[in-house]
Amino acid sequence: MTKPRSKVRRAESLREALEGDIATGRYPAGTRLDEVTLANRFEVSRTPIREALIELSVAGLVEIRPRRGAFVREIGIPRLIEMFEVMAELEAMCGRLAARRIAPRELANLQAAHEACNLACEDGDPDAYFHANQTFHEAIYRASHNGFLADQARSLQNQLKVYRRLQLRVRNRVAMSLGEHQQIVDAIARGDAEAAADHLRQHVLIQGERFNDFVASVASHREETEAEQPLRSAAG
Amino acid sequence: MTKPRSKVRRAESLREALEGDIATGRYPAGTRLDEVTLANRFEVSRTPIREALIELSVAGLVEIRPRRGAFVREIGIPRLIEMFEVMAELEAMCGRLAARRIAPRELANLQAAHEACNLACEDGDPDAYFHANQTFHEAIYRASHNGFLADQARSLQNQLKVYRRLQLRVRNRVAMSLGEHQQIVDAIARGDAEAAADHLRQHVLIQGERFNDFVASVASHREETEAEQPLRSAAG
DNA sequence: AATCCCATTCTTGTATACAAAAAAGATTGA
DNA sequence: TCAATCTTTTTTGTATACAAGAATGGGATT
Repeated sequence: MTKPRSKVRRAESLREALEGDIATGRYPAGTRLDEVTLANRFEVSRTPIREALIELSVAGLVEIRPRRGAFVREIGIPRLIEMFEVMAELEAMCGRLAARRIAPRELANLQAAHEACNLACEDGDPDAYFHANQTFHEAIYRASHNGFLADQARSLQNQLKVYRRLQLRVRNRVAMSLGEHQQIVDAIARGDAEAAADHLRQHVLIQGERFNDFVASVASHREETEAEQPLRSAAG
Repeated sequence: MTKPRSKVRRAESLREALEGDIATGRYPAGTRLDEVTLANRFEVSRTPIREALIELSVAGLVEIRPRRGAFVREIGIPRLIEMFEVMAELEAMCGRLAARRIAPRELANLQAAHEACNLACEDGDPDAYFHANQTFHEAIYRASHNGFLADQARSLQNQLKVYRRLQLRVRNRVAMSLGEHQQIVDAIARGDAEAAADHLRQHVLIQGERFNDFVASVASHREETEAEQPLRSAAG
């Protein structure tokens, strides 16, 4: 058995597995998620698969078209920009609250996470940086001392994961990101709420813009061959 | 036939129905939502009921405890405060964007919605005001021209619906609310993004505080008889 | 009388069966 | 050869059946 750990609620682990498969690009945007195929793959019946797909659809990762099936959500560029806009504001809010409320131990965690980012950057490993970066932001979410806000931020970050990851491939982005992190840490450390909010907002908005550049370059290169299918090839 | 309209996807209409029942207090916080009971009530099998409950759990209205069942989420005061904190920021963001982006027709809609609130206030009908108020805020969501943000705001408003409604019972709250609306409309009309954001933020935060007052008075009155069960009696 | 343990019952979680809608394919006509 | 319609097949949505965990109640023991 591959997964003997989970006694109950198979749909939960299925959801996580599918979430991962979508994030890693195993199922690119637009892919049809066939219930029986998935059921065979995970060796369960259609029932828990359906439940997992429903969860993913409410979470926004999947779109269920009635009587048509479930598809990995194709997020068009306009909506993606909207999502980055919201993400920037949520992160800014986390930063503002964190600057006011962070505990010494949490600040130590944040600085440690920042250090980890530094190391990953020096190693030149974008994947390692991606994970360290997630930990860094998670530390800020926690330090906001607003559990609901943290949940919202995590959920949205999860939806944007694929695109944030792509964006790290952009030239010089990792080094830039690191510098922004430094400013964020400093602002939070000295309790400057508005500076923390501003730096975080910019940090995320820049990601959105850089991503936009990236997509634009891919799109213009692609226009010669394909019709305009938002992001299909970008995510694959 | 009670509901012949919906051809497909019974789970969707079930979710909406349950959402309504939770919002109106038919199922107060903490209530156990028994699958077979619901199945009998809606004259369907357990399958679509389960799917609806799963949707509600992801949306945050219901908590599913594995092998124990689904319960109407008991939102404790601390989390409720957190939620109002986030709601305030989302609405502020809607206002900021709306002030920059609103179209003449949308502004007319907003002013019309404000007028409707005025009328409901003069009639002294809190329920009518509640609905007019929702339309007012919806107009701002739309005017933000950020569909994703609007979705998030609606979703959170839906979760807070019960408590916002309660809060309108507080003395003088409706008249106060109306005055705040006027300031919001003015700020948006003259394109003052920061003023719109600030007024909306305050508008929501005050709701949270007033609600807090309300709960506090109920709670202190209750402490004499019951143990501290967050909000059970407040929602019933 | 109170407590602990076992059996029964109830409820959830999963599998399977069935119905209806949509997609695919074939056949017929122009 | 192409198009349109009818038929077949596939796939979703729902109902039902079954298994296992949790709750409940009764009986035995102290």
